[in-house]
Amino acid sequence: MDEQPRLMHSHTGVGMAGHPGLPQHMQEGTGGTDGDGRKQDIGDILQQIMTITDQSLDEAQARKHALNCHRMKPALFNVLCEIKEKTVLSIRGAQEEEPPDPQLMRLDNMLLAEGVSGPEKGGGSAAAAAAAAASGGAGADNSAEHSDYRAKLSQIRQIYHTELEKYEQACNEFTTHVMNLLREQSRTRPISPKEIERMVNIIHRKFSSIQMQLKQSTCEAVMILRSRFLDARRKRRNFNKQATEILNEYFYSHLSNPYPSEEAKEELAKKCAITVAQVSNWFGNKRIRYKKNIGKFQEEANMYAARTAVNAANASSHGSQANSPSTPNSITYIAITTNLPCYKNQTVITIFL
DNA sequence: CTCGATGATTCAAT
DNA sequence: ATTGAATCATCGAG
Repeated sequence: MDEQPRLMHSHTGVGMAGHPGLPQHMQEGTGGTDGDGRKQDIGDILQQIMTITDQSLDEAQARKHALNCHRMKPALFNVLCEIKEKTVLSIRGAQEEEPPDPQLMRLDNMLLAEGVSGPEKGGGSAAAAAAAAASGGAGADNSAEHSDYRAKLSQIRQIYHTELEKYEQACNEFTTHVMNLLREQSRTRPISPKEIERMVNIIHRKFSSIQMQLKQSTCEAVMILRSRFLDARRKRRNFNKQATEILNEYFYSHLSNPYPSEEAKEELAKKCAITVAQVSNWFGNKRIRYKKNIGKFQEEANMYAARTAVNAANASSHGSQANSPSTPNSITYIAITTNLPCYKNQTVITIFL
């Protein structure tokens, strides 16, 4: 029963002579000086409000207008607002101030890290391509790939931003629309500023959940783009014929121990214009595939064995006879194959002999 | 489009 | 760290 000053929003017309607009039960103690006439007024107004629905439309409209213009109207309206605010406030309250969504934070961080949501750097793909071109030279292929990646990324970025802007705009439009509507309605029903604020919050929350979806799908797109460009399997290129021949030559001439040393790998890498890692891959693949199906590689083995034999023969007796590499004589075969302890399986040797 | 060849990756064993 | 084995993803011929 503690009676605080009730009408915080001290609208004009209410401040005079206590609170003449208040209903009786809220009025006690505040001095009833010349209150009887006012009470009569209030009673009349309330009566009119209660009966307004019984009247015809035109009559009600006219009465409504009259009530709207009544000098007591602002005061009554404020009281209603206050009551409503109090009751509404007690209903909700706990649901405010949700913590920042960790999922949303993750998405934001990733978009920032990928350069999708952050400040545009270097003017996008054009600059990237220019930089790549400028660096030029040896890494031309690599930088071409890179600029392609950058171009696609900036495409995603652009879509993301336009969509985001669209949502933002739609959100603002909708918010102002609703606020106008509420302001309009506030002339005929009590709507507190807090209520408007709450409504705006609801709208923003809805729109931010849409934005979250946008962020999610943008992240997915970036992930796909990344995996496409980072997974080297996707940009596999066969080695050129010469490189393959060099590698095969080494492999078949070291068939007893086809494990090139680090130095040998470097040498081969240099000759083939590939990396040492690629040489290692190649030998790894070759060993396992050869072992798996020696029969299949027999022809190849013969060819390279013959070739190295011919080369060796040529080296020893410098071209005294014009021997064709494609048809070496059988003596050379035997010489080579007996030099090859080979793998576990000795099929190659038996065939040759 | 199919299918074998091939370079790269992954993972367990050493 | 290196290797073997399985697997993936693409190439390229038919």
